[in-house]
Amino acid sequence: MVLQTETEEKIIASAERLFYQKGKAGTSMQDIADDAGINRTLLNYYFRSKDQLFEAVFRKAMGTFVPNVAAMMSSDISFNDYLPALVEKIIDTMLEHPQIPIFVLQELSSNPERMPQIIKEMGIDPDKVMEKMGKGIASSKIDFDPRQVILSMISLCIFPFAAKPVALDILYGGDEEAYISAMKDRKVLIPMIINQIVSQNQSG
Amino acid sequence: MVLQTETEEKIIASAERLFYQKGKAGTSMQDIADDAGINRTLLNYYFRSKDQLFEAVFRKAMGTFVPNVAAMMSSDISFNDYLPALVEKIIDTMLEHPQIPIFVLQELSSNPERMPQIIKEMGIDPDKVMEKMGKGIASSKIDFDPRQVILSMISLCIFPFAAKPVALDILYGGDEEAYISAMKDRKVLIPMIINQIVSQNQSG
DNA sequence: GATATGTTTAACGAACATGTCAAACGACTT
DNA sequence: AAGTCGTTTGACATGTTCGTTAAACATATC
Repeated sequence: MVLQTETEEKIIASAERLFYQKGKAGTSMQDIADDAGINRTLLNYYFRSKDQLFEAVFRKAMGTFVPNVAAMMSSDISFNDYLPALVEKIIDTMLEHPQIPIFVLQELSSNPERMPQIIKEMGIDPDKVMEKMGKGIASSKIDFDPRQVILSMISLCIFPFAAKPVALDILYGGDEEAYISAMKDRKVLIPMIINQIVSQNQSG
Repeated sequence: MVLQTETEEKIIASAERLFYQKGKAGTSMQDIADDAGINRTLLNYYFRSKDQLFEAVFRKAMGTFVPNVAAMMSSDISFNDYLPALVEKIIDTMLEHPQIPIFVLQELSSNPERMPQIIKEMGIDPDKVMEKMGKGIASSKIDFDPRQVILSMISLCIFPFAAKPVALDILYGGDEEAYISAMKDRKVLIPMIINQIVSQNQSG
């Protein structure tokens, strides 16, 4: 896995592009081969089957998210202090791979039974996540269920990318630059919003 | 379109379920026919082609969203006052059709070029949306780009449903009831958050 | 009871998709 | 020059999918 042949890289690159855009069933092995400019049989040579090729792409996509969450988990910094850095990291990831959210969510929506194993493999311990969140947020003397705060933060970070075509057209008149710029603005906007929630009962 | 034969209804119902879950390419006409308990040829008899059947389902899915937005637009109530009702409406819609967001976003992500025409057909005038939003929010003496507020509200309402499998497993340990209950809680939570943003500069 | 209309069915044909295999190729070793 | 190894290719077998067509069926009308 560490050392990849040039052909293998081309395959992965093309498979990503096409799977991201058209989905697993919507993409044929021939499509990928054509996009990569190689013979279709090579896909089977390097990845055995379409399922395994898809799996490789899916895992790589998941892998772009996990480091962010993992970093948050392993950090000893309180949630509040860590928040801005986390948001920035997530949004930067999204700016680089805007198509990943839908791709991953679509796959998980089709096969929700995969979740438990994925959680396990990714080394995420739900209990620890909750513990961490509970501690970080409890220190802010807040009523809100920490899960709602987490969910809201993630929603604010990711959804605008998942809904890019809609947002771009309706809110930004198709001006891609304006859209991107707005997404970057959210790096500071979202922590403000979340802080506002968390500190609500303090100032009130 | 007003009057539908029983068979036609069965087809649409099955097509919705399967398209929502497995996507267009991932669902075969045979799958739909089997699910509906009818002969496959009937799908062609009533909808001519897979494309047209999918189109019918997609439009119906889009149609569940638009009334919410349209209502907001046509209403003369200010954005702030209308907010709670709108959020409740959106979340109720999501609770009823939790799979629609991914379905629609996946399709629009695959074919973003559809957006302009969809906007047109749905009778949404981006300029008027902005005007309305600008007015409603401007009255709150706020610095934020109204588009950021809109986008944030929608994100908070919809994303938790798009990410249901993930949220359900990681945050709610697979307890569906707890998840649903949390979603309902957001009906009051989200307006609080948005109000907090909008009124931030007033109280500050 | 024959006929017409709309619905349902089985069978067919063409196109496409996936995986395998044996042969060709290229580079490097002996 | 022969041989070996990994890579690449074309051809094949199998299965699936989609749309059409012609026939069967039902039901209502004359």
